[in-house]
Amino acid sequence: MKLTQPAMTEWCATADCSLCTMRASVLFAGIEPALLSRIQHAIDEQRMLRGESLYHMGDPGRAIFTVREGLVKLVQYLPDGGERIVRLVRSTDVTGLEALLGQPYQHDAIVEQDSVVCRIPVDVVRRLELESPQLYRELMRRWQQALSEADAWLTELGTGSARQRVARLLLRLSNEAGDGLCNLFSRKDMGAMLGITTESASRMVAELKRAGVLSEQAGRFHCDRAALEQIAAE
Amino acid sequence: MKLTQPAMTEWCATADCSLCTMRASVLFAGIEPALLSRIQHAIDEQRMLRGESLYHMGDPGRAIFTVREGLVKLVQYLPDGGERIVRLVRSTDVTGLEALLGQPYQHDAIVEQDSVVCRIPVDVVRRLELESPQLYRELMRRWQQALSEADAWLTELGTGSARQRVARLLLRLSNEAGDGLCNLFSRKDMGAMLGITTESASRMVAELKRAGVLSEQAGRFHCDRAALEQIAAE
DNA sequence: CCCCTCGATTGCGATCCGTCAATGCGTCAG
DNA sequence: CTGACGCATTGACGGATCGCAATCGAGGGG
Repeated sequence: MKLTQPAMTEWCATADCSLCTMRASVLFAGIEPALLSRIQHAIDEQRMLRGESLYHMGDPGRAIFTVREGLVKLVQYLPDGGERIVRLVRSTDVTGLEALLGQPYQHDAIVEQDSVVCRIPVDVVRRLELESPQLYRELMRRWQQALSEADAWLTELGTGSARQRVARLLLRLSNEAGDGLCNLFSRKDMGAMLGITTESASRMVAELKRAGVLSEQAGRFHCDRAALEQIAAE
Repeated sequence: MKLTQPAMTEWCATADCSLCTMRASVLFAGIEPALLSRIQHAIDEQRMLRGESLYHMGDPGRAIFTVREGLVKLVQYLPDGGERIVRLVRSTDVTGLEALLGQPYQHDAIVEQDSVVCRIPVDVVRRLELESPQLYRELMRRWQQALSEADAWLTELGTGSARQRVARLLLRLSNEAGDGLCNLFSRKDMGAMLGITTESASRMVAELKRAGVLSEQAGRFHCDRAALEQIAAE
């Protein structure tokens, strides 16, 4: 029997944030190591597999999450059951910030590629806030980053033909690595990100492959970014 | 000759925030009146007319803005010249928050309905921050509200048929007033909000009018919200 | 008072996209 | 090994949307 709902993740306290290898780029950047070591046992680090979820829409928000490795998708649902991926959360990103305002989570946060995630209880953030105004700045930065991303999705991925949208998505996904490589996504997820059907996403990807703009290598896409930009700009 | 670019607004310092009639619901809610009166001359209140802009995309961010009355649209542009409205800013909302992080503005902020707007220089916010952590909370709340709005636009207004999108937009716009009234929007703006063409927006609106679901009264839309919800849910 | 411009509306044809369905492939459990 | 299942791909078809153009009406300027 296969689990349709992956097993509940057990969070175990093992993280020492003052030793975190990502401290420079992470939420707690700029915070005194002395402060951090005081809360080390409250923060859990967890390896999570594709399909598991960090939290569910509507759940009371008791923690925020930092992604150390991997990729997490934020999903919202339409009344008719359709789903829409509204954002991707990747290394050094934070999600679930609404918990800090006492609000329930606004999305399902589902692991898209196997990940390592830190879970930071809301009260820990509150305690740190009191002693470190620097943390406010970091939080605001994360919020703004998420907002900027959301706006870009609206303009870039929510406008134009299906072919343009797929091209723009691939450009975004292959952006970080300069070599035009990006991890694989299912056609269903691509459709949910772009507001088109799975079939349309499949057709466009297959078409780009036939045109030589896109290829699959060792479980990754390889993109001809110049050609994609041509298509994206119409 | 008609001005295509509305005249530059002159900001003049006239606001006394400690006497502000909206203090309870505004960014400075919860801040000591004594603190507020110290910065009253740094904050300007300005009446602005449709078509004027608060700021432009790419400009260095030196102030944030609170809308007291009216409505402002945030616009982003595609490489091909197309434009997309990514958010609406209305009474008690704040926009231009990216300025607090030293970033340039990410949108054109254009007055959609005649407005009264307060301009708050970034350094004023910085000074207040130091003495009032309560302000951080308010700022985070605004950021989260913008983010939540952006996500809702992605899922509700970026998915489904043109008819569904128009119905959902009208439901959102007529939401605040329980009487189903909402201010008019041009078809061009509706299209830019929904990611459809002006003509499609026009066709859907005209169609809804003919169906008796929508009517224009004294420069406003009157919506049959029940019927719209029926259409929105498919 | 007339002309001009802008926005809304509508028609029409071409194209795109969604829907339904069939097929093939790979994985996993038994 | 075999069957079940999920996912990608492809085809066919019809309806939806786009792009272009023409018309109409309101409002401002000359």
